[in-house]
Amino acid sequence: MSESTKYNAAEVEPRWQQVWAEADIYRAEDSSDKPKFYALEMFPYPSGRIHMGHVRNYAMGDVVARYKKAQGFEVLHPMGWDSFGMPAENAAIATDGHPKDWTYNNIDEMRAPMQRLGFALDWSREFATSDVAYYKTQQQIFLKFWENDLVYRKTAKVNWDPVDNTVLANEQVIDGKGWRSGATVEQRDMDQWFFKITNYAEELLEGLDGLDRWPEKVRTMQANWIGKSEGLQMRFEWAVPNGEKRPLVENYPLSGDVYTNLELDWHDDFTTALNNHPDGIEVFTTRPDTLFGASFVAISPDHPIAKNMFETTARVEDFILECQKIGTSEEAIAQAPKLGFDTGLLVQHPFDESITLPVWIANFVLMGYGTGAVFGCPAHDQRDLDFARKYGLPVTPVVLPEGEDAATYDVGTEAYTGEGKLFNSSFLNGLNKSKGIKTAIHKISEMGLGEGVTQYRLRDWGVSRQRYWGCPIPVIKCESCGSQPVPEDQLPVELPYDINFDKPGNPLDRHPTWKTEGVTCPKCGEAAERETDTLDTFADSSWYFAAFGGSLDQDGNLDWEAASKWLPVDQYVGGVEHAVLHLLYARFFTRGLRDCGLLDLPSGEPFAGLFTQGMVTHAVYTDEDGDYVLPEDVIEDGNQLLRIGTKSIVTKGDVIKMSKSKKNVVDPDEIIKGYGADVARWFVLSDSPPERDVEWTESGVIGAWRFSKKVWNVVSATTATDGPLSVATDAKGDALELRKLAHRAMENITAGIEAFRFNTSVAQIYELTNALNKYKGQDAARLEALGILIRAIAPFMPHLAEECWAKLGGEGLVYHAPWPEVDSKMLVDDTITLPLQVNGKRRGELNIAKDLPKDEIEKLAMADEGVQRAIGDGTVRKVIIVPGRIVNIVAS
RNA sequence: GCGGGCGUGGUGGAAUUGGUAGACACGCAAGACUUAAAAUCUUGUUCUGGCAACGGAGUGCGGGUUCGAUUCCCGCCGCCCGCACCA
Repeated sequence: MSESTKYNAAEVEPRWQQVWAEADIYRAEDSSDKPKFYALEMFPYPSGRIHMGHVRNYAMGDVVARYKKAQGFEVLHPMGWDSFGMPAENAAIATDGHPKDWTYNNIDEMRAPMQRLGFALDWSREFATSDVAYYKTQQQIFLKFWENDLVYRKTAKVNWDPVDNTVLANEQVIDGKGWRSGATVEQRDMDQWFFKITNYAEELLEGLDGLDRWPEKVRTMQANWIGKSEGLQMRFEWAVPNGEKRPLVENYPLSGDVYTNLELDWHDDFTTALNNHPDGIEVFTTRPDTLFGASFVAISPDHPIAKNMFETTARVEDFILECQKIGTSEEAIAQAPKLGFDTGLLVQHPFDESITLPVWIANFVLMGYGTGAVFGCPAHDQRDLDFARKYGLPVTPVVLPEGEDAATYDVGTEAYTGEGKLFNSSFLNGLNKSKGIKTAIHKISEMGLGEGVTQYRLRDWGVSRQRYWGCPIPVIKCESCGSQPVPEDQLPVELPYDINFDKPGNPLDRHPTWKTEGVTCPKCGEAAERETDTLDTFADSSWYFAAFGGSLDQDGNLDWEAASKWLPVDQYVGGVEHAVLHLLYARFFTRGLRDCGLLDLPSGEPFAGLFTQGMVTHAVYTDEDGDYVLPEDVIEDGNQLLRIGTKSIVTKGDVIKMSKSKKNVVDPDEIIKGYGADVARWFVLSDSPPERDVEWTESGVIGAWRFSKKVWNVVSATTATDGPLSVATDAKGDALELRKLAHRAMENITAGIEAFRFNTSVAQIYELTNALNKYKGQDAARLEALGILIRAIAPFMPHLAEECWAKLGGEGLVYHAPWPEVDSKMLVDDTITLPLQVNGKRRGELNIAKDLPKDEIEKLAMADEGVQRAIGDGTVRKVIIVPGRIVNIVAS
């Protein structure tokens, strides 16, 4: 083969990319008559480099986008940048630069390699979330949400880093210390803005049922996150004292210390509690059936009653401070030993006047869930049991498991939470769990002490961040009028460029003029201050898909009608790490936008189909000094690995997600240079199922590269010239076999793409290519099969497909070519191979006519040599013939 | 602790209404071409006995249902992921 006919990706790929760009073929038309298809991948953060994870993510979306285009859909497949966030600020601090310059330089650096990958993207709709036009629109949305009662302000606990002077997200707190400063993080109450996502708790939960093209896993995670539970909210009224002090539990361990001789002024505490909370203590429970097993009431250290006592009683203060020392990480809290403090207060049991229950402050009760107070039923709740055993509180079983005797039944160290008959429970005796719950709720309601309620674990979304590089919250704070929305005509509230990071904290807060100069209260006109907090960047990614649909321009114009037309996204592709936060926030946002009248999207669902792809992994290499070595710096020398340069022996370690810190990364741009974009794309889709991780290996890439050459060679070896849309209707013999194979392969390729099982489509493409490689004829059947092959490959390797299409004399671009139609007549064979089993083991096979009658089949089967040998002296008991499938002979 | 998922050759993985287990690829081995290498092509490759013909075993382990189970049911074991004192 001469040089000129070799496939040269480095020359071919840029050439076609230019053709595509000049013809503007990826522009999506809002007004098209065709059915719409919106394909979207989670947009990237502009870190400065694209990595293999991006390649895999966008390659998957691109397969779907191109496939749907070939099927006649008007496809929207856009790209943009999730460009606000902390890394830009950190980089600015580290390099003495500016977050904005850093961000936009990175975007420019990433766009080019992304375009070299040849994705079918409509770049005309590109934007970055840090564009003024984008965050101006986001400020409008914030104000709309405010108008519609979806935004509010309240004081809430936050993680405060006292060195960096900023709030940290939970993920940024590592072992109770700030991830950057290393300082011990404090819990601090701060004024924060919140989005009322809890308004939609029920709708967000119910909506999950309709998302049948979402992974089960993600739906379950969201359902758990929303955490609906039904139960009873009721109050325990104070047990009025008779002037006598109740004996307190005197000796109890508190982090190793033993406190004795408590000197609580019980009476003062009681008076305070009674005055501030005259009705008693509200609790929430899902097990009101176990009320007769209650032996105490526990309140959170953050409960208002505990806080009152914190003010008045030194011992309570000690205790609460002790609780706070445990740390803030969820895991630390979950594993912390149970701590309790007996307040001396008493409440009345609702069903039995003679019973009073002590009120404890307990560290395992969370203020953020329910009412921040519970009743403890040790026999039937593990936490309550641990607590009761530690502090010597009574344990009264009230649910009798089947087979146990009421007289002798006792829980040991394991609380019983299962089904059973109620006992020791007065009017509830004999009822089962659900009946008992209903009856107890009914009774409490009758008594006016409470009612059945539904609780959610989901909390409102705190969105205030003390950060510069984010969307400014469009609010003016006035001393006399409070927080006021920035008037519409004053938007955008633009970020000032002249800031500095020489001190920790938020540069907006100490900017010489931005906060106050010319800022007046929109209501009273007096001098006022800007809100200096910016919005959580998760807000940015909660509606960007609508901005693509509505073609947001640089003046901030957004066509909400067009956005409504494109939504929902038909196929969304991204990492499973966003299963809860991003994907839940976006579902909230679209509902908010709908209810504010901006989006016409009755379901409120932004993503009709979701696919969560696996990661790209690579082995980690370490040299003799224990330093990580880049894969490209490792060479094979005999049976050992060496580091280029130092010749240090290299050890191959675990195969894990590519990460810069472990240096187990391969730069996509280097692969594009060495093998071409098509090869990179093909490889990340070829071997592993899309939802699983794929290991990047040199040999795998070379395999993909060989395959691309093979396709080109098959095309180059073709001299027939009728074009790739040929149909060989009168093919016979080998030609007919090739046709059948091509159509069967096509059937499976389509099914693979539809089911997001690209690896199986790839296998079918291999098979078809191998068959074509062997096929010697230069006829219509060859051309037909080639036409099918090239169009099937086009979504995966578009450059190679375009080049082959042109070489075969295809009209126009393969991008515009229709998806191959499968001729169903080609899928059925006249003769079939029928496996023969004896007692379920394969003993032979039969080549017979497809519609041979059963009795004929049985005769032939019984005559088979292998079958006879297997039966031997045995007697045939039964012959099972499944037409077209199998024959099984039962013999003994 | 709760929830979800997964266990198939040397490796990645096929076999989605219970019907030939191992498609396709990687790797490996042998051969062809070549002075040689690379590239390419051909053949073989679950384990095991056998020169072969032909057998035996086999989808994490143990049971069950069935003419027939990777697939369905029960009980274990192991790994991964998510949530985690949510009352």
